[in-house]
Amino acid sequence: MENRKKQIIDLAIKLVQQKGYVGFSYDDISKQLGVTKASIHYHFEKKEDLGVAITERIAKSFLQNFLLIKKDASVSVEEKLKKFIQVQAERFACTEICPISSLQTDFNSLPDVVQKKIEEVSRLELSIMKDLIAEAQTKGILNDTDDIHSVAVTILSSIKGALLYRRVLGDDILTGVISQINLILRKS
Amino acid sequence: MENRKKQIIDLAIKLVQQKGYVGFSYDDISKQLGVTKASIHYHFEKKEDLGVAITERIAKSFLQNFLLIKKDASVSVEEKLKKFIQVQAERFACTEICPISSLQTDFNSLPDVVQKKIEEVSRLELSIMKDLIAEAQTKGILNDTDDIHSVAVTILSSIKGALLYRRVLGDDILTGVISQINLILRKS
DNA sequence: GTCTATATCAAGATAGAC
DNA sequence: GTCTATCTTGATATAGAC
Repeated sequence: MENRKKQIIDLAIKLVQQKGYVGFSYDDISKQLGVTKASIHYHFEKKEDLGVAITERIAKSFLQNFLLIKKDASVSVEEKLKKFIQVQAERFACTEICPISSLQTDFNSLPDVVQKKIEEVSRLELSIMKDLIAEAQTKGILNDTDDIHSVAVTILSSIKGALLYRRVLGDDILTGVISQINLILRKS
Repeated sequence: MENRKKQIIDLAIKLVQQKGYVGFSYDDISKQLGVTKASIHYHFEKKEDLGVAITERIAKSFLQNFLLIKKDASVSVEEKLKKFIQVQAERFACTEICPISSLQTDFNSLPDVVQKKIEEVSRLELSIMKDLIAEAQTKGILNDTDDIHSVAVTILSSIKGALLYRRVLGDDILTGVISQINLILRKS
């Protein structure tokens, strides 16, 4: 069944967030799903294939998330931006980091195809953040001195970095970053 | 010779930056140093021991770096802060990330002793950043609405996150973050 | 589609010679 | 302090039965 395939991918993403691409194994997956390693290999012959599936799912759910917020006409553009940032920051459990960050860290150990996928997803993430900021920018939410690229990369980078620190030092880090981001967006 | 020991630690840190703690092996080290694996095991019986040595060296060089800047009476506190941030961001090659970030990502796979060390180093890093900002704060470099903790964690997180993106997308990311940090610090 | 069994390989680690 | 040799374990991967 194709449901098992989905189940494997979902679990694999969790494992990437917890242990990294290099750190997780087919054994981890098979044990948690109560099947054998060979069974996982049936669905994804090589780890590389699973790696590609992982990145594709990440991109897909990221994009869905964005479109959902983007199309919602009931909230202002400022609210959309803040909501998107909130969701990005809070969709993970306290000891989980962003799967994209995890794969960026393991970048040099990834198979070529997965490297290319990660590059794509990273670009996608950045362009989506820029799109939201550009829309809010027309409403004068930013300083004239701020430029869209700098603000976008800083918001993304600081959230991702904060998730790394949070894993080790606890929740204070992320809340500090969120409140600072809100300051950046508030003054105009 | 104790020089070999130092050589191993230095190389191990580079490898952590490039491939992560889980991803690098005694084989990598031995090959690059032109000795056997057994020889590396003589200096660091277990990988765990090397892990501890790595984190201790990271903390030491970080602290030295800080004290060097801190004690320098020839520059203003604002300049000290900016210089420290600059150094943090630019001490690595373009495809290398911060070794602390790398170890934070692999946190769940680290031996207990190394986990504790990483926690220490992370705290140290944060407290040093706060110290510098607090000193600059007295000079009115920050808004009243900014608080030291938020600014400190945002600066650190955004630099670390930017290094992850830079590895994949190139230098634009880091320069964008640096210029945005300077904006945060400039308005008062 | 899932299983058992097994091949292959790399990694961490140890024993003992030089 | 470095070597050769070897052990153990865990991981990716494949073959073939059910």
